[in-house]
Amino acid sequence: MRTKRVTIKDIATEAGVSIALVSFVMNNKADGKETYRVNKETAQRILEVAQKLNYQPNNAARTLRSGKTNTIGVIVSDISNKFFADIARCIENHAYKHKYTVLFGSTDENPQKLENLVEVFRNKGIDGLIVVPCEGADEIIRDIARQNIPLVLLDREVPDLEVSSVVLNNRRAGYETTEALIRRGFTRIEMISYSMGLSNIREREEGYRRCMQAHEMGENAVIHHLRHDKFAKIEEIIREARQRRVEAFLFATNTLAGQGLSAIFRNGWRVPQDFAIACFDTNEAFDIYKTAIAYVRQPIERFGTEALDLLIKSIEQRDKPGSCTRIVLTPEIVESAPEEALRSAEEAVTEA
Amino acid sequence: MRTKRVTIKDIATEAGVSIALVSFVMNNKADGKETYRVNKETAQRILEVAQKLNYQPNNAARTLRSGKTNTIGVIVSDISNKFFADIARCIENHAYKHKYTVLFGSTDENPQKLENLVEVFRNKGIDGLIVVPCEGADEIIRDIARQNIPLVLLDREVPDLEVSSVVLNNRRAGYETTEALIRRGFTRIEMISYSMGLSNIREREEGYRRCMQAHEMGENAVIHHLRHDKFAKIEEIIREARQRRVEAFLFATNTLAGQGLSAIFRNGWRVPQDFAIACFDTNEAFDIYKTAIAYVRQPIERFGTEALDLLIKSIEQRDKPGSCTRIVLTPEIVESAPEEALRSAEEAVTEA
DNA sequence: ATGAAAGCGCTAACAC
DNA sequence: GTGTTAGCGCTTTCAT
Repeated sequence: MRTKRVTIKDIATEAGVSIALVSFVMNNKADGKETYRVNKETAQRILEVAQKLNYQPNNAARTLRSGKTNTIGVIVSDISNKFFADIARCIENHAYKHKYTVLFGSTDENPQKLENLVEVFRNKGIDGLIVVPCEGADEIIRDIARQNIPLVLLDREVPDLEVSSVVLNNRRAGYETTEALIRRGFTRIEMISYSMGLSNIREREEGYRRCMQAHEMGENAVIHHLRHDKFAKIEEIIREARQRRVEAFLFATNTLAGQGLSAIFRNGWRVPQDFAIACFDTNEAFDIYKTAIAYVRQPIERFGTEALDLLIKSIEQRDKPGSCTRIVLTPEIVESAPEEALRSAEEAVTEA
Repeated sequence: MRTKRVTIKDIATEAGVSIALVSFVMNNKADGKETYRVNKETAQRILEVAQKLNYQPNNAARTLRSGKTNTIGVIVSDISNKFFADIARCIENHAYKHKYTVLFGSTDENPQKLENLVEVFRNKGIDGLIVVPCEGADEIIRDIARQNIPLVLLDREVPDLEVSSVVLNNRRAGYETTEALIRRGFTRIEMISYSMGLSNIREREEGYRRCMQAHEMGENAVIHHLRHDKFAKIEEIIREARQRRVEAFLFATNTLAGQGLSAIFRNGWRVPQDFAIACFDTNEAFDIYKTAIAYVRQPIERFGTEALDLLIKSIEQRDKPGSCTRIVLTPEIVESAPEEALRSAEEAVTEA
């Protein structure tokens, strides 16, 4: 037996006013403005009654009336990847404050799935989308923009498309992590990356390459390209690299780092004694930071908040000129102290 | 410039019928029934027009009218944990087929957050909830049940509460993984578990204990209890265990296994040469299976589908007697072949 | 077999 | 300052 939900009508009756007033007060309240055009006392009374009756606005009615669903869609590569999961949670929290509901979806780097998700979200009537484009989805993304659906790109970009985005300065991140390895005295540094044509990955590679060149080790620079559905090959790459006396690896993503470390350990090698590593992002299951010389800590929080803010702005001025903003976040490079990398085990015990 | 959305009215006009008829046809179509009480040809025509106009029903209107949101809430411990992420995706896919939208939330094992999520979801007007209870949330869960909100418990249960649930036979899983280690000749087997009072964890422990006793190694049985916010201690445990010549570990969860393996490797030990391990679930970042003697593969797919089916049933018969179903899934124990565990590295190369 | 019509709860334009 | 009212798109009962 479900207790009937409280409506503005109930409040109106109880407070002895019209439903319009109630509606008006409820909405102004939401804005936190103190400038009711309503009698202060009346407003106060309405608010009190609403509180007393535990009024919860009916979302469906609001949506039906206003045409705004207050729901946005977030499409990432893989919601179970720590990096995206963290961003997703951050967007969710931030959205909650702005009274938005968030729907999530993963593409698994498959443009077909992306297209399908966009379709599904559109049918659910989202007010806007935050999307991490995957390879081969450029046309689909362009289509969204063309349909004038508020859109913000995250983490990666689509060439020649005027749309808001939030990305990392990946070139710089690639450069500086490489440099950290060089500073620690390594010279035979190779990069393990994806064979996908994603903007962020390519920029990381370029950062690595430039840094190697800048330190006159350009001829040592090697980038191994893996297909993201063919991780097994990483083991082969590492064993082969070992024979060539490669000293350090820069991994282009957290997933690659996890796979790489796993392979290194399976072969009985130690980090950083046998291989030094640098990488991007965190990875909850594998505590890379105890072993990495340097890693890029991406400003997750800002990725989430900036993207959402841009999207909300874009939703609110749907018909306006449609300026688009590109936000480039600065990577934070976290380096382990020289001794620390070797001593991590001891420390862990001491502090426990 | 947003193109006006197509409504049943448009279809009615275009097809020369009333909106009531359109509505009727659209809904019967959804059921896949062929028994329209409508003239077959008329129905056909309406369907065609709807198709032609690319009609998409307005969810808000439907919800407002019917009181059903066709949205459910799923509350897990941590959506970025592989196990839960997989189940979540599975629920999502399955729900999509039934025209349900799914909202997700994570408790981080914090009952306060759980309570808050329930409140948020309730206000959004979900039709029902699938919940992974966390420690200390028993009363909150009971409250949901008391309010007659359709509810299904997942992975863990609440004592003395009559509510539907889908869980693993954890005792059996604990027993059989332990037995796999014993079969492989290990005798000094210890378990690393959480200090939380969760039904599933406790049953896994009991399975381990019983198995050890059944093989007359009850006095060897040791269960280390970790607080889930104090992982650093796992390193100490493992080092200390090493001194006591412990040969194998059974990890109670995938997170523990990840942390444990990470610690083992950091200390330069190898698996399974120095420590053999058995564990629960998968963990995408760290490919445990190449190293584990045995692991429990939980039937993710069934967790998701069974839970959703139970929930939908419960939603549809909200006022009915309210029978509750308890589904206990059988664990699948995956064992590596004896040689395989040692040879994994070689194999990976061969197949690459 | 088909249509008319009454709302679901809310917002916003307009009236007083 | 406050009230009236017309729908938003859909489902569903009751006529016809």
